[in-house]
Amino acid sequence: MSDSGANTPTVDDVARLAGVSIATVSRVLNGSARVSDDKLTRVRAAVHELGFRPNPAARSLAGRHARIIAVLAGTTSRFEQVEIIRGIEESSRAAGYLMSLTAVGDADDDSIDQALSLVLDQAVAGVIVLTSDAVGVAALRRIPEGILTVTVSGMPQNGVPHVSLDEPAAAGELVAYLLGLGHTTVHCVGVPASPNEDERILGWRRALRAAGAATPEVIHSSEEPNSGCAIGRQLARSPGVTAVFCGSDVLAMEVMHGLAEAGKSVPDEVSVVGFGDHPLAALWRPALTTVNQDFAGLGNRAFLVLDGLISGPLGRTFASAAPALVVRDSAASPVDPGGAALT
Amino acid sequence: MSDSGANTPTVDDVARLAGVSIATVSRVLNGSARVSDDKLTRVRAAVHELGFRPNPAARSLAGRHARIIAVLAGTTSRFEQVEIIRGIEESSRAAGYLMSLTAVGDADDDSIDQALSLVLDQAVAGVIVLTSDAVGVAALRRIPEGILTVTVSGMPQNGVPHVSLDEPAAAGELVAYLLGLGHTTVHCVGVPASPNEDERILGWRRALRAAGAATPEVIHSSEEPNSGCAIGRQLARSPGVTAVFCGSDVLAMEVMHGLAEAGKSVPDEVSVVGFGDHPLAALWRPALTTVNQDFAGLGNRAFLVLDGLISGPLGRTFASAAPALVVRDSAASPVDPGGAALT
DNA sequence: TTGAAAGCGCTAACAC
DNA sequence: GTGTTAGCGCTTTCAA
Repeated sequence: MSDSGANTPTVDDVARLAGVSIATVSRVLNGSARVSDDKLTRVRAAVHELGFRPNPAARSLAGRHARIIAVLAGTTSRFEQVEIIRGIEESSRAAGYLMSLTAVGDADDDSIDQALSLVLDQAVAGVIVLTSDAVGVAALRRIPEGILTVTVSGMPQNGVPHVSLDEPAAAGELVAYLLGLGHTTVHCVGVPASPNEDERILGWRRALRAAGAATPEVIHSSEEPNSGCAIGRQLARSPGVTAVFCGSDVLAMEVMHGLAEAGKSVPDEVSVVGFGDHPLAALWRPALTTVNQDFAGLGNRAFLVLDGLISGPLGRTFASAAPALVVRDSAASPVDPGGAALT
Repeated sequence: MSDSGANTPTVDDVARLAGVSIATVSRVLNGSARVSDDKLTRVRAAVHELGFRPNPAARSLAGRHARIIAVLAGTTSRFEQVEIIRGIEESSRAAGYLMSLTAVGDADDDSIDQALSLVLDQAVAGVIVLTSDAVGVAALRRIPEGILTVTVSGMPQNGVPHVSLDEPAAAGELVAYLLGLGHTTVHCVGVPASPNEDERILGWRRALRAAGAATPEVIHSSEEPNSGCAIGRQLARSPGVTAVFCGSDVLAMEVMHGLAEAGKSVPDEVSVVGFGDHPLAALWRPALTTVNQDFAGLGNRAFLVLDGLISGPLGRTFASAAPALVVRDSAASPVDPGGAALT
């Protein structure tokens, strides 16, 4: 029964050592009310001497809300997701929240519920779901009512606060650039992500329509590691393909690899552009023309929106950085029928 | 005072609805003792009907240990770290632990303490520190006594349980391969990571010594995004450089880029090998010869060791997968002085 | 097998 | 300003 000192100290120990009541200790801990300088110092000294740390469970039981936010994602290791998560972590750390990260293995209910129960069993202040892939979207649907939630990336899901980059605009810029180079149309290779059309494809389609250009069938890559390579080889065989817009930089690299395997040269015979400005895009040969997206900034905003929800119902929205076209070497003017490049 | 139903249900609500005591509810919740089939069913029904979830704070206050493990890291977005973290998350999820992730901004005490207090304020069961960079190592030093800790990657730190891959062996294989190709020595470009020598450099040095080859001065890359490019250009100017071992695949790509800028061709004039088998290594031109490392598996083991620490003092160790050399196209036999390749 | 009751360590009224 | 006290929602003896 006697707190002889072996175990972790409690407020009682601190109070006793400082010669004050536990309420006073609590007050200095939270700065919630005026405390005389004298006792303030004594409490602080006692806290320090004991190496006291308030028990978080007791704290949140007594009313303070949890300082953990959870992020849920299907994939956590692709460039985009990594950056978004990094952004979330950065902002939540700055705001004094611990970020938890849980991957959802599969889109089936069991995997989702298992991942979800981990989160729900931990008194989190709110959750951010990465809805850039089907698994994330599926997970979102099983989050019970009453859990503060925001989604990030991908399409907005009915009613849930959502933050995203202007991907249609970014994709549109790329397509417009390609069209401006003289290509009559632009083919599209999409990331597997979306069950329905994703925003990048949307932007590609809109830009093509706006220019009155034909909209070829979208080719979808699969989850397989290098599925873009086969697509590249296939594209090499299709006549009339002079420009290809890919749903991500890595996908563009795979497509270029496949094109090269089939003997097509980029950008001389086929122009290829990516999406996202991957760190290796500039080192790629030929250096990849793409559009820069501030994924980490997107993560920052996702947290900020959630934090707004936690603090109160002030639904702030945040402006996103405009997409920046990064022109490098993987796109050029098409070769004219006669054989010579236009430029 | 009356729990009319608006708020989240408690054990009391469940007990009342099921017509049993709260103790019985707790028993079925934890399966801690025999409960008659009749009451068991009624309680389960009540739990289900109310959508009851035990309050985690109350639970851990009442004695159950936290089900959160924290991971602390300097960098969280490089391939290696991303994979290690993915591995940790995977294993901890399987074991019913939520994983929190916090990046440590800088190596200064303030950044570290800020990151640490986030973790320490949350009743975590244990922490895993990624000591592959200087920031991680610095953070480790400030973790207070009594916090279950394991380090992963990088050099073992005095007394702290540590798991890592056999990086010296992996580096050695690469060097031996290069030497076997006919190179008289192998130059080395190290990742900035370590204040002191890292294990990859160690393996490189040992292998060279074992073969009786000269050990050139190690060139260190910096934290700057493409610092390896400049090193590549520099290497191109240095006569006698025929083979280069790089501390990571991305670094190897940068070095190759610099070499190419300076007009050197890989592997004809200079052989370059990386470390880690990055997903893009196979797509790179020329495809990168490297050594595969199971970083995600390393993360799995890190969690398992921590879990062992949590469950009891049974200091299990886990065997690591043997490094696998991945021979691709970026290394070849050196050109002999006369100008013709040996092979 | 079951219920009553005593806390877990803290915060927040409420008195003084 | 400061102390006393009543919980927060659970788990767990201890009796019955």
